[in-house]
Amino acid sequence: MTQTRIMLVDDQALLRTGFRMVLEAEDDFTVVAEAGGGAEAIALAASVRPDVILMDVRMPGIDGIEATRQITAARPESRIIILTTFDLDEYAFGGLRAGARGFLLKDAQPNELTAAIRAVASGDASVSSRVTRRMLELFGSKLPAADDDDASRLGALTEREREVFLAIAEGLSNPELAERFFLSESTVKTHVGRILAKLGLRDRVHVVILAYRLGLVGR
Amino acid sequence: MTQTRIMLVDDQALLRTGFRMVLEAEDDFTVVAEAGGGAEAIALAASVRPDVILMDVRMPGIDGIEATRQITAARPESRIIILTTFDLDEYAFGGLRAGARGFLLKDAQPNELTAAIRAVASGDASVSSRVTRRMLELFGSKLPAADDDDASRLGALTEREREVFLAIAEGLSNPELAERFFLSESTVKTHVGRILAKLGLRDRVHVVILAYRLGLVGR
DNA sequence: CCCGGCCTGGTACCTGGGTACGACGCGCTA
DNA sequence: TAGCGCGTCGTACCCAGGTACCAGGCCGGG
Repeated sequence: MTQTRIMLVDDQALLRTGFRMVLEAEDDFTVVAEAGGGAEAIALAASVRPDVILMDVRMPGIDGIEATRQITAARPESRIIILTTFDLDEYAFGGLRAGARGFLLKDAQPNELTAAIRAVASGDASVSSRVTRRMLELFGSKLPAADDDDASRLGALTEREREVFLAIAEGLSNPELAERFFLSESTVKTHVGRILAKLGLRDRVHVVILAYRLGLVGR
Repeated sequence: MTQTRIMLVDDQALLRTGFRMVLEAEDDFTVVAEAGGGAEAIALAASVRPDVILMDVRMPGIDGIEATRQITAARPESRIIILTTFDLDEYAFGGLRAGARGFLLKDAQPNELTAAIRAVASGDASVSSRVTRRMLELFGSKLPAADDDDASRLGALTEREREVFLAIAEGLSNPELAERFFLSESTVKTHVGRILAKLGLRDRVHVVILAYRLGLVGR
């Protein structure tokens, strides 16, 4: 059986090498390219023609969604798996709409990862079960009243970040956040930036949308 | 019976004169001051000491909420009625929290207006019935499934603005709005600005919140 | 004991978004 | 015919917000 040629796309080199190590441990996988940004990914996809692309959502410049759109348009043979830290965000769903075949969390177990890659490589689609569950909850007819440990779904966030997240969802500006939490605006910006990065969101507007969609605010 | 001394606060001079004409037609009302901004309002409230203040929410500089807060703090004898174009926004509720005694829509009938002023002048509170209804819907235990002409609640907005409003609530940026509606970014900005002004909202973040609160988006 | 995560803060920079104008064409109505 | 509302577009300005990068303090675990 021939090897599955994989490309990694993520702006964090560290994460790429982590994934590379996991993947290279499998003898039917070979990592043929790494890209640190969307533009690079598009170029490499065209030249090295990988079978499977693991695509981060959030990157400087061209983001993972747009890159997915362009790559699938130009070369549908490359199966793309969207990677995200969080299990639900607009970008990610946009990614599926953009032609991605899979959807995985970055904290997935190695066997989940390899299974997903083999699945999409063989033509199937693979979506993280947690995501599937979320999708059903969100787009199904009835969403069960959010249990109050629902905030724990924001597992990627630290305690402080969770607080800030919720406050952003209330519509507070950065100065207002600083006032509420007795922080400098610098610190607030640091928190906000980290929240956006971890959840793969573009700006505070999307934070609000996510919070409402998850039922974390507004009754 | 002595006259009720009224101050008008709104950045639109036209609207002020309109209200003034309505109010002066009542022989127990007299308009003793007009202010075009929050700072002016605070100063005038202290010097002319009106009985009732009709306060617009959205103004350049110090907004109506902050002005309300400061005036009620300094001089609780002045009863403040919040005026808004729309029947529900964060600022308005903030106004009630800030110490306002009434809440009225700018398109209220003259008799509603005069009744509200007499009510607050005599010590009662007066809240527009539409607002009351909204509050009950929003903060009551159960909100009736939004009837699909619910968007019509955005009566102040034109058709185009309504479309843009909903798209903003989806999280679209200005360039994205321009693309979706085949408009220039300039036009988009014009629409967005008008929407914010009409609804008395600060920025697009609050648009999203309002839309979700009203159940206009995201099921 | 040191290391790493977390929270905090700062500086510098740049872009998106919001504001304030003014302008033009269209269609409707007084 | 003269408005007026609406939608469109432009230019110019300013600031909030987001990004990048660095750094110190605290705490808990290896």
